[in-house]
Amino acid sequence: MIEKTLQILQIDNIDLQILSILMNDATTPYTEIAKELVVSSGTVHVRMKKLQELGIVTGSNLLINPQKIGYDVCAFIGIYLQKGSEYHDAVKKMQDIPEVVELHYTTGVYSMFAKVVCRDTNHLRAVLNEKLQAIEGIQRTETIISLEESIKRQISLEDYIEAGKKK
Amino acid sequence: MIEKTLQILQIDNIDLQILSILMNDATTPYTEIAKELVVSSGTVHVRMKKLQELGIVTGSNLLINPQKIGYDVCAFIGIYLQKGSEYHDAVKKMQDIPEVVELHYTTGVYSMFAKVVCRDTNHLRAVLNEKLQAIEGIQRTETIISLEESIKRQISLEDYIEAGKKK
DNA sequence: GTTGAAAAGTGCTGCGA
DNA sequence: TCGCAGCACTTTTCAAC
Repeated sequence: MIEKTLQILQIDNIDLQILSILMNDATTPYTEIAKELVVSSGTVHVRMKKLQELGIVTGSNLLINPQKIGYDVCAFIGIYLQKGSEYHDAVKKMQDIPEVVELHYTTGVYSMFAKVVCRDTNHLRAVLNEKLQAIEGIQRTETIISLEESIKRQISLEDYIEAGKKK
Repeated sequence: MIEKTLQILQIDNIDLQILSILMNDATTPYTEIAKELVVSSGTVHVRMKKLQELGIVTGSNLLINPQKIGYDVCAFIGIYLQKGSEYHDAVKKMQDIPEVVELHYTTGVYSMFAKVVCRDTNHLRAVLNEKLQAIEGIQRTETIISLEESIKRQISLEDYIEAGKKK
């Protein structure tokens, strides 16, 4: 089943290994990747261009430690909407709240589920009371505060790479 | 209060603006940043080195679209542990489950809260039944499936940059 | 701490296989 | 389609301010 996906996507093991390396460090020089995979740097370049055109690679970003710049509080907020249909309006308003770093439309008890990053608990309270509760259609929220983020990573491509090797 | 944080961290507006640019695209050349901020590329280089040494910048990664490589299902899992003290053992075992991309130790009804990315609902079920439930100490889980990720971004440094300007 | 330029290394492109 | 080689650009360093 994994092999099938790879065929549909038209990507092979070299593509996957390039992705795997760059997902850990987007600044890895192409020459170094080329050396590791025993291909030319031109090949790495062509593959990356293809992956970008296919929309698999969407960009790159710098990872910063939010705590080190004074953003100490991370929380998840379950949001109850008065009607599910109000979701798209609510999304637009949530866009304007910079503290909201993720927003999902979900199954289960909540209509929406947000991840927010704040400086401290006061800041969190301000976001909840002044920003979120002010949005029309939001009925009620439930907050889960993260005391420690123990794992933070991207999905692994190992399974795919293994599957590709067997083929 | 924001100004205070900046002083403690020993970072100024130039640092913040460099971060802000690179957070959106980690591959932006230093020369281009230098032009935009009207400083030399050497300065940008020195600042970035400092930010890395301070632990503010922790790395960079390539953003990929999980759906494009067949990872269609994103879910949040609230986990009840038999005892809260079992958290650190559970974390170690969760590390070995590649589908778990985030793990938090939380307040509220759940002991732990995880974000998982799977290929499809079957895959998610396999992770829940075969991997998570097999971990000793995990009593029960509650799953929230994300039907749509409407917002996905990093924290904004705009507030800090504004505060720095006023000063 | 910043600058500007020089040296080293990397990214990109076209040609050949 | 892939690999090789050359040019342009970027990174990095360093002496001078």
